Amino acid sequence: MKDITSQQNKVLNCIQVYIKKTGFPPTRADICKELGFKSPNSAETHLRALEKKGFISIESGTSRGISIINPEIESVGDDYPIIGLVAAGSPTLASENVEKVFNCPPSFFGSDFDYFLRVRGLSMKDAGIMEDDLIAVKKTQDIRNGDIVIARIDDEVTVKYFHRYSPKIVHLQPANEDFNDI
Amino acid sequence: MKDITSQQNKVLNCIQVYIKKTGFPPTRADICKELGFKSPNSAETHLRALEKKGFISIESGTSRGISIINPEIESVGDDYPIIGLVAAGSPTLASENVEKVFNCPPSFFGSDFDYFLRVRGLSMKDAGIMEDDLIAVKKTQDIRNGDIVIARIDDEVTVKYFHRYSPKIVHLQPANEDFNDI
DNA sequence: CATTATACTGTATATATATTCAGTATTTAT
DNA sequence: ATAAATACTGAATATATATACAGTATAATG
Repeated sequence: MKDITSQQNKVLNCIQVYIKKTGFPPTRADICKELGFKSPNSAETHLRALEKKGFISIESGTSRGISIINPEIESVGDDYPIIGLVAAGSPTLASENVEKVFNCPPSFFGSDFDYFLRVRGLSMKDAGIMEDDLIAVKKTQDIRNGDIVIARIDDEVTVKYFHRYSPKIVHLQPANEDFNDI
Repeated sequence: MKDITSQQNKVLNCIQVYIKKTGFPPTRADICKELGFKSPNSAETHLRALEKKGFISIESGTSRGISIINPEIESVGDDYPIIGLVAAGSPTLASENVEKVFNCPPSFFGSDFDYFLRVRGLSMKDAGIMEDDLIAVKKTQDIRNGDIVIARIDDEVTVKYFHRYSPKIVHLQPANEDFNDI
């Protein structure tokens, strides 16, 4: 993918915003109106440049025949499954538990993660995790004191602060004053 | 939502498939070609019926001005523009300020929102909002005390807690002990 | 230094497209 | 029984739109 100039990037953004707002691509005149150009040929030449560089495709002889070639969906984002908190057993990536899959840039949450988990209950209320929130979960063996973990106790899956006091004694603390420690 | 007839459903599907394939909605003639109609008015009347029943909206006088109203989108999310904090003036959806557009399910943040804003500075550090974070912003007139708001003071745009003590006195409090209230 | 790419204004035009009007026929409500 | 909605064909037309042509100017490139 070749370099994009500042102006061409504005045009590309303009097209995407226009599609989001209206549901269909803009005309040359629409782009001019949005970006303050006074000649439709200004938009035309930018569109040609964007097509040449592979950012859009233009259907010749077709009104509003602009389509975005590499939407963020393919280029930046990955697919992450959303998993409901199951009553029994640990949450797995098995398809049965997947609510749906959605696309999100990996960088969006700072660090990488494996899947999303939907929260039931309010035990982590004071940490800003509410009912029906989605939390980004990373599978790891590397647990540190103070981390927030997904814990399975018998058949119940919960979200708790993690504190290990000795190799065999683990303290799970909910972030809600109404709940007791375990 | 009223009932849809078999033929109207075919037209609706045709539109969705066409958009998925090409990136833009079909013309009346395109629909005729797809479904074997011989008069553009066949498509026209179906479109009017679909509009009347609330399945689509039609932009008058606009080529390909069809948009699906309640998209049963298998496509995962909507596109949201990311807007950089501009030095002067309020952040707007004007294309000049859009960094890029990315795709995210509307339900992901619990409530709906309009766009993302990139954070500069650390004034909201203690609320978990850090430099370069993206925050989901909703444009509204309905502001309550304790809400986090985007405030424009002279030419500076900042993120603060909002507290209104009297109709003319507003208290803007940063969530970082190192900063002073305004 | 010539060439190419970028970034525009301004005008013109062929055609792509929405949209109206005139019909025909069948089915569904009131 | 009469109106209204559905489901089309076929033709006509105003205009929305892409696109070519003629310029101007600046920056980058080789």
